[in-house]
Amino acid sequence: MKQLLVTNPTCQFCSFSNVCEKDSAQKPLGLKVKSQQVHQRGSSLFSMGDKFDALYIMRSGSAKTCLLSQEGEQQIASFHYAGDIVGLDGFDTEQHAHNLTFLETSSVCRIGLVEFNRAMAESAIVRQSVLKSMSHLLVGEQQVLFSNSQYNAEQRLANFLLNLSARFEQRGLSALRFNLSMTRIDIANFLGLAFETVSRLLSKMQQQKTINVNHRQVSLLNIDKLRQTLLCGAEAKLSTNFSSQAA
Amino acid sequence: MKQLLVTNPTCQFCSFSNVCEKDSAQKPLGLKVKSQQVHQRGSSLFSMGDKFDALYIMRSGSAKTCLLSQEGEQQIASFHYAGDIVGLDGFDTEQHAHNLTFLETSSVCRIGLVEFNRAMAESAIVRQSVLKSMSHLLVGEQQVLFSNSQYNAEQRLANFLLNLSARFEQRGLSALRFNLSMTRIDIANFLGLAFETVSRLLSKMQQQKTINVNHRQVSLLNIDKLRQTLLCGAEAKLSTNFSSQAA
DNA sequence: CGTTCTATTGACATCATTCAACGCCGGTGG
DNA sequence: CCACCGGCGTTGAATGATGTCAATAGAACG
Repeated sequence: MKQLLVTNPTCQFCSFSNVCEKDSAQKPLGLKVKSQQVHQRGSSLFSMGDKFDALYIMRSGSAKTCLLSQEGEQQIASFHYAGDIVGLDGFDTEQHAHNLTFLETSSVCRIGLVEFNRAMAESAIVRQSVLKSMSHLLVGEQQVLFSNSQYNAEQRLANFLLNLSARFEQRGLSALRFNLSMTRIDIANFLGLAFETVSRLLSKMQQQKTINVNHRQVSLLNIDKLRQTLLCGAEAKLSTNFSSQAA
Repeated sequence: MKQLLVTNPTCQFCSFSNVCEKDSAQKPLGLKVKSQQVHQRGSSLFSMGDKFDALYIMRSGSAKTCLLSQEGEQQIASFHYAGDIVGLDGFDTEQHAHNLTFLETSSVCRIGLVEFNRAMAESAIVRQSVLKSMSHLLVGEQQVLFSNSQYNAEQRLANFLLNLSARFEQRGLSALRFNLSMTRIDIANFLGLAFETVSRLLSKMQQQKTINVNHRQVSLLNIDKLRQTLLCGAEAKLSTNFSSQAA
C-alpha cells in the first residue's frame, strides 16, 4: 500500500512515503517537500541553538545526532539512515537541541515548518505518521538506555551490530554484510565505551568467527551466536537486583 | 498567560493547562478530560503490550516508566511528577512499549484516544503542545544517555539530584528540600549503577556536607558544590577522546 | 609524500560491582 | 504487646571489567 504511489526507489522506505507529494500530485493533503539538499561528510545540517524552521528526511547516506555539553564533551544519541526523519528535537524550544552531522555524502528532503504545520492541520494521516515517528524514536532511545546500562561491553556491541543489521534489512539491503559509516570512536561514544574496548571486542569477535571485520566492512558470520550473547548472564541476574514493584 | 483560566491549583503546572477543558468551557477547541483516576503505590497504569487507547496526565503523586526485557531485567527510563504527560509511547505500535508504575498514591487525568485525535484535528494549540511535549521528552532522554555514559557514578547522582530539584522548583515546591518517592534500587537502576553504589555516594555526600539525607528526605546543603561535581574531570577529557567531526 | 585521522594491541590502574553481614523499619500474626 | 519477617538501606572487603596510557602502523587526504 505504501509503495503504490511512490516512483522513486529511494523513497520506498521513507516513513513519510505515504504522505509525501514529491512523486505524485494525487495526495492533496500530504506533505510538500520543497527542496532537496546534498551534504558532504563531516558537514552539519543543523547545530545546537540553531533556529528550528524545518524538518528533514534522510534520502541517502547516513548521519549522527550529537549532544554537546558546555565542557565540549559530546554524546552521540543516534545514527540515521535513509527514510529517517530528523529535526524533531526542535519543537521543544524552537531551537535545535543537538547537532546533526553527516557521516558520508548524503541527501535530505526538507520540509519547511510552515508547510509542516499546514499538513498537520489538514491531514489525519500526516498527524498519525508524525506521532508514530516520534513515539518510535522515544521507545528507541529507551532501548539504547537499557542496553547501555544493563549490558556489558560485548553485549552492547553485539546489540549494536544486530540493530544495524535489522535496519539495513528493513531497507532492502543485506542483513549480513554491510558497511559501518561511523568510526570506532563514534561507535564507542554511542555505546558509552572507550574506543579501544570497541576495537578489542571487534577483534575478539573476529577471532571467534562470529563476525568478520575489514576496515568498515562487516560480515555477520554467526548471527545466532550474536543473539545468544545478549542472553548470557540474564538468568544470573534474575534472582538478585529485582526492583521494588511495591516500594 | 497559562494560568489565567485555570482554577484548580493542581493543574497550574500541567503542560496542557492551556488546552484543557476541565476547568473552563471557554476553550471549545481544547482537550476534554473524561475522567480522573486514583492509583495506589505499586499499581500499574498500563503495561507493555497493553492496547494503547488513552493518554494520561499526572495530576498528583509520582510514577516510573520501566522497560522489561524478556529475561526479566528492567530498566527505568524516567520518573514522572504532576503535570507530566504519559503514554506517548503507544503511538508507535498501538500497544504500550513500557510499564507505568506508581511510586506513591497518585491521580491521573485520562484523555481517550478518540478525543485526543479530535482535539489534534481541531486545535493548533493542542498540536503544538503535543509536539512540544514529545520533543521535550526526546531531548530529555538524550540527556540521560549523556549523563549515563559521560559521567561517573558521583556525577550521575549529583545530576539526578539537581534535575529533581529543578523539577520540584518548576512545580512551586522547594528546590532545596524534597522527598524521594523512589527507592535506592530505583535510583540505581535509572542511573545504571549498583544500588550499593548509590547508598555509598549518598553517605559520602552527607559526610562532605553537600547534602543531608534522612531516609527519603533530602536537603541540598551546597548546591554549588553539586553543580561543580558535574564539571570535575571535564577539562581532562577535552584533549583526548574527541570524536571525528570529519570522519 | 608527508601529515593527520583512524585503528590495533599491550600493560597497567581504577572505579564500580559483587558478595556478604548487619541494622532498621513497618506490617502481620500469635 | 511482642516476635517474627520481608523489603529497604548501610557498610566493608575483594574482584574484575573496562578505562587509561602508550607505542605502532595503516588509510585517507591534500
